[in-house]
Amino acid sequence: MSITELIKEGTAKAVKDLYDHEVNVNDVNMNVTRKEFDGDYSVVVFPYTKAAKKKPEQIADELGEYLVGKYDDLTKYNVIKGFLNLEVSDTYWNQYLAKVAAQDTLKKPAHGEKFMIEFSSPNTNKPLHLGHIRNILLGWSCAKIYDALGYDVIKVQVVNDRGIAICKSMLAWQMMGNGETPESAGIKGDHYVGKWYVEFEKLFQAEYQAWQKSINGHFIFATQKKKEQDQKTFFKGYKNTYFNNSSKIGAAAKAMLLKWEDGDTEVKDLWKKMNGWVYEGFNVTYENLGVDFDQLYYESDTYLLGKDNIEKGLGSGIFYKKEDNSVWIDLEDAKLDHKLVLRSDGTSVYMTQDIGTAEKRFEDHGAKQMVYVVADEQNYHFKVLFEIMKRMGASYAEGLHHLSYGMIDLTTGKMKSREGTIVDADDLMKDVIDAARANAVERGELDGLTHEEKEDIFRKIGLAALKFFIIKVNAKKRMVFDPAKSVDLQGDTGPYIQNAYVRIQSVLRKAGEVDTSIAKEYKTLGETERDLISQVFRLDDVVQLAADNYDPSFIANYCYDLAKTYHKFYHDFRIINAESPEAKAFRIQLCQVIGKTIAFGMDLLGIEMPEKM
RNA sequence: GGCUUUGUAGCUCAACUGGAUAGAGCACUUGACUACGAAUCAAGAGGUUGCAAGUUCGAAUCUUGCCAAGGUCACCA
Repeated sequence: MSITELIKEGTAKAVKDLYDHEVNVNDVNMNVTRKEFDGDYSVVVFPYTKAAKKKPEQIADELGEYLVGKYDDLTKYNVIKGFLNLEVSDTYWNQYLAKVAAQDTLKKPAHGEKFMIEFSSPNTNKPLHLGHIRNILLGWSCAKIYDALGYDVIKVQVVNDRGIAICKSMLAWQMMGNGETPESAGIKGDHYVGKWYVEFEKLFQAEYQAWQKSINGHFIFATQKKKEQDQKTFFKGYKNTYFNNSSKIGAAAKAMLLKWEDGDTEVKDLWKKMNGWVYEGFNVTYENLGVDFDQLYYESDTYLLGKDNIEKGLGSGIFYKKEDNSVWIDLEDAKLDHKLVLRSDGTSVYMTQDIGTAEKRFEDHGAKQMVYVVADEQNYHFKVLFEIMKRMGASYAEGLHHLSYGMIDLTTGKMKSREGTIVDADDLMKDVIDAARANAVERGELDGLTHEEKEDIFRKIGLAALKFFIIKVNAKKRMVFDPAKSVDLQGDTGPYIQNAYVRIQSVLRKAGEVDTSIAKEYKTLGETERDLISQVFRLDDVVQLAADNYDPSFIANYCYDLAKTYHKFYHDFRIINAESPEAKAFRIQLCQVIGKTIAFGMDLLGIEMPEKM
């Protein structure tokens, strides 16, 4: 039994014995003792005042007396207000440290339960940007966390490879590309295709602007504007209607999409070629970011799925049909209104596809848990989707989860493609690595290493700064991204934690072979030493908490706290020249365990540790 | 307007899910490198947790009402 379980169980037993009152072990209110007080764990005794009919201080005193008298692992207690502070024995901590030191992995054993997680989900008409990075880091980290808990994790990427957007790029390239390729242009494939998407938008805007000044444009504005609406706002809102109804270039793009749907070979070939360029580019980005996927689903394969499910649901009365043949679901009793699932012409919508894809994924892998990492603008969509799956009787409906995260704002405002304020993923990674390189070169700790070794370290440091900066923020919160701060290397940052790890490796290298078997003879643990072990003890809880909440930020903050305590320990205690052989053995073992724990925790965030920096 | 999320130090974030005097980093002021790496440590200053009620022994956290910001209310994806 672990020390926290022991305290909870002991407290429940004590309350029963002393006051004849039943307490559920899990209801015992206990937390880590605050820094300013003595002790390791604190039990809150207020809840027992009624049953005991005594003052909190007296209850705490009696419970403390009981616990310390009964359990050897608890050595001392003190009472402040209604809080019972308990001190854990040095022996317990020492044995716990030795136990962790002996483990070759901190992962939980595999139990075979499947966990599927979808993240990234890019469109193929544009390169990845900062928003994707947050998405990818969250998805990747959650996958790692569930893997560490013993799940069989399946990482999925859904590629939105079809639709009007990619047709725009294709059309622009066809019109103006003259057979150019990313290679001949010297541009990364995804950026290259993105360039043509922008070219299309330019053409369209030029056409749209001209139209606005034409007689037709004036007529539409005069007849359709809402009162008090100025020309600019009106035409902003009218853009899609114009694209669909009046635009020549829009008509051409739509014609291309229709050809694509008809399986026109010329269009399909072009589509394959340009998507191929994009995938090459994406793969480079993913590799630089250090992530990969187990399975890819292409929307071009799945966009027709779901219709059968709708048919089936119509039969069983889950959906209903309107006079115009469109199919709907009534979710008013779940406070979700009515939702269209099939158009009047029988074609599917986004929701239809998602229903079909969910079914297909379950058929393919049988994962009872499926997580979608998607920005919070789609909260409503997923509420509806999950409700529909439940009503359709999907066996896995309870295991569906939307990992919703807030969008990223820049210090200068929102990211908007129209205003050119998109932060490109490739540029960003290059910038952080450059910053790390500049800093490390100035420091000069890496002299003597080869060029490749150095570059590898710069990459690890730069990415650690970027990744940690993003992932330390609670996932569901909107966050502000300041490029200057994302390359910070001091304070609450990835490199700060890496530095703790590097110091540990440096000490261990210098110490050489040390016999740690006498570590248990060390009986006078200092406060910071106890803190470190009790923090290592917390790891399991933190990982579980992060998993339950689908939020890696818990682990990021934990790693920072641990590194901070280690830095303090490093400053306050001599390790290699410790006051006694036992103390040295103990501290070396402590360094090993902290190093292992930091590396483990950071790996769950997708952050690598360098040996030197 | 309906539904929904978020308001914590100048800035960026925490607060172990209702517990003790709300904590970190950055920026600012100061001290510590001839002891294992100063990307470090130590200290100072910085707060009416948007506002107001309520529940509770106890509220940043729960409830309600305001205020502010974001999202969403497409036969788009």
